[in-house]
Amino acid sequence: MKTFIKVMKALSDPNRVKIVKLLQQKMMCVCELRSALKISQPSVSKHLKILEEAGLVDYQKDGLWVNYYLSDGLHNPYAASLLGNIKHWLNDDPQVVDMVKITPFLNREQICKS
Amino acid sequence: MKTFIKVMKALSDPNRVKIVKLLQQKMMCVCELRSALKISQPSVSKHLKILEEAGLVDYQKDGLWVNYYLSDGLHNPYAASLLGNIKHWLNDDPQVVDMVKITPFLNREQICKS
DNA sequence: ATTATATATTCCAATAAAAGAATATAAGGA
DNA sequence: TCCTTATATTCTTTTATTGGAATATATAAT
Repeated sequence: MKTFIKVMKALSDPNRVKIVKLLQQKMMCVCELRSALKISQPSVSKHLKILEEAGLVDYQKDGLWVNYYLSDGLHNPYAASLLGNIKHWLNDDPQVVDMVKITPFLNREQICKS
Repeated sequence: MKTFIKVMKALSDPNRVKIVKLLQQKMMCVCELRSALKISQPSVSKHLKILEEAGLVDYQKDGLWVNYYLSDGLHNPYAASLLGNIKHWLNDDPQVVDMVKITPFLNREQICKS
């Protein structure tokens, strides 16, 4: 039950759902996500931690950058299933559409200086 | 997005998930749910309202009783999908097992007097 | 009409969640 | 070693959520 609730809670916040939709496009670092979501860096970090503890995302360090990506869900069937569903869901949502539209033009080098 | 978040939030609370698991067994009134969950009647009513507004449950009045049952999900694909998943999930959860075990013996007439 | 009963709603207290500012940490380069 | 930069954590404030007690509503029976 606890594991299940953790996944559901993690996906109960619009910004976290947006992060999932963004990571469906490509692996991203914190500052790219910050730029796409237009919220503060600490807020992004905290959301990512919640997603990670729910088994929804994973990360790999690359120097100063930390690249986040969707989890393969091997260790959490609830997370795996939900990630599968969300892949098909919300693709017509206005906020998601706008975000995803600009994703290809996010330039990590430029964004992070600001 | 709003519709989706509503469903996820509704399923982010253990008592509400338990209600869903109970209603998988059979249609139940508020006092039966109260008895199975061991929480106050107002609390059950409030949880049911949240589930209903998320499109997860529906109800039918029968005199003084209000019978709640799982929604067919026709008007909310997120709700429909999640209900489908939850049917297979949590069946081994200790709390759920204990609850479901006593479900057949819930006697509406007796319970409601207390 | 009055009463009894099942459910819903309101109100309040306690707890949890979310946001940003400030600060700490970690890794790379000078 | 010192400085810079990306990310994480802490702190504080604001807002949501949850629970029960008290109250209101609705329906049935007398």
